[in-house]
Amino acid sequence: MLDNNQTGAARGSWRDVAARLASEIEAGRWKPGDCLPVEAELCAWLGVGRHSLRRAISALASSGQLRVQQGAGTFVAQRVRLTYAIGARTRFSDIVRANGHVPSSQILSAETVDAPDWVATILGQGGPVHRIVALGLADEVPVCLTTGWYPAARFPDLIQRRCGHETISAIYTSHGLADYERRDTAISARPARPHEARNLALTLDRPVLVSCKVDTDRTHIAIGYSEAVWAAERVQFTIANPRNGART
Amino acid sequence: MLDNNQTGAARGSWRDVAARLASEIEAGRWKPGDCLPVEAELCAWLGVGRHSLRRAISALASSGQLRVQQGAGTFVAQRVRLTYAIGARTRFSDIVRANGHVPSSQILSAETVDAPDWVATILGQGGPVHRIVALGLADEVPVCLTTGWYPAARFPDLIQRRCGHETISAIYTSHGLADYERRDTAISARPARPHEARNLALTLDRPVLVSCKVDTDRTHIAIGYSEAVWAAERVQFTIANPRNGART
DNA sequence: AGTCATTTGTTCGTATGTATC
DNA sequence: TGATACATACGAACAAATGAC
Repeated sequence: MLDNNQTGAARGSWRDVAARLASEIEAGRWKPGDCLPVEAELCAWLGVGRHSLRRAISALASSGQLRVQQGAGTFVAQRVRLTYAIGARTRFSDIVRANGHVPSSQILSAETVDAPDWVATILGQGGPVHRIVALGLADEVPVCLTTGWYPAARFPDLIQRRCGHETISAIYTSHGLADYERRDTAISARPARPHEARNLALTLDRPVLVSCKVDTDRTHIAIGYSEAVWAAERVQFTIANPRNGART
Repeated sequence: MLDNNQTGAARGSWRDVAARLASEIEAGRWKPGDCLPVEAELCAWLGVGRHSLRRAISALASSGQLRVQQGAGTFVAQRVRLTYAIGARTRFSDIVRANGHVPSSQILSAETVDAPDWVATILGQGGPVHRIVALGLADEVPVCLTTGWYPAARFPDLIQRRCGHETISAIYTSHGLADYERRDTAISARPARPHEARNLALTLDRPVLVSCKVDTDRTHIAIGYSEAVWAAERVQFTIANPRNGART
């Protein structure tokens, strides 16, 4: 939400309230992770009605400065920002470290299922696939939620090994795919969906970046598809200029 | 906005109203560009208060299905979706045509100003720069808003020629920069800012993709910086795999 | 150019539901 | 279980933007 706010907010309006709260947060009146006073108290302090206060809090939550939790309270959000080189075959943990943060990851689910139609189309084959969902974090702050799809027939031991913290690259390599290629990576952005917002600790309708890529063997047969959803406020992509030859 | 909505909306809630409106739109009760009935009428029709209706409309506007204009009405949004290859030196108009739409563009402003500090830092020099703001459209729907900064000393005639619909590439070329290079392109996403939302016909807090790039001559001196803001819902980027060698 | 009806935007008060602790 | 705190809802009034006359 928020709005055009061209001239300056009228005294007492929700825009003004949002601005006052934002400046208090900016000034450090409450630290990241702190809980704000309850609505009634804030209403009294700011001299506005509950509707205006809630509109203001809603805007700040929507802009990522606050995190609201029903029944618990309203909290000041934490911040992290990574720079991620797309295309380079660098590992998530290395990039996080290079950005000065401590990496970690969680496998949220790993199961073998029948390929949905759209996955079968992308992989060029149906049948059972491994679906692995993982969360990547930097300093304990969730950054990306990755869903990968791999033909079960080609990688029978993939789930076991991935759960043992082996990377997908390593698993490809051990299946004789050291020279696997990558089709074009697609990048788009959209508001976070409910389960993404939950896992990435975002408000709904906060933007996420989505990167989709298909890995292929040397004969251009698809061997894996993955879709990564990134909290847009916590990452920035860079794309090496092909002409500059950033490759080794 | 919106919410977790885990179990399903309670009858009469704004979520239910949003779902009913969305399904009516989906069913084609109102066509893209059409104006919805006024709030009071919709309230009566749906059997809810204005508050709930507005919450529902707000969610649909926020999700890009509706466009609300104070004093005018609430309209069903139009849709466009381009696929844009990052890195390839293709012209905007060619890409739009390749996607089956009719391209057009507007120069919103072109002026020579003193370089702000951050621009001077990027360009590696201060002094006067040309700042050109242009809007790119597909089928009359705005897609991207580009702001470019170029050293005035190096391109004295840039504004005149750009206003005459010459491309930046052509102007570079005529200054003996046919082999100009491009530093890494940075991609990020965030909610639209007020002037961006206005120019791109987006709701505030709708996501935009931002691409930033620095052009350099053969000696790696910066000759231009541009920042393009794209309506995320109307574009998707693709990045050619450097190893596949998609270049000519 | 100005007036006016229309339509959405904002704010208040109040009551009740629901999640968390 | 109860208390706390946020979520949702209705009603009403006025402000601000738009568009037509």
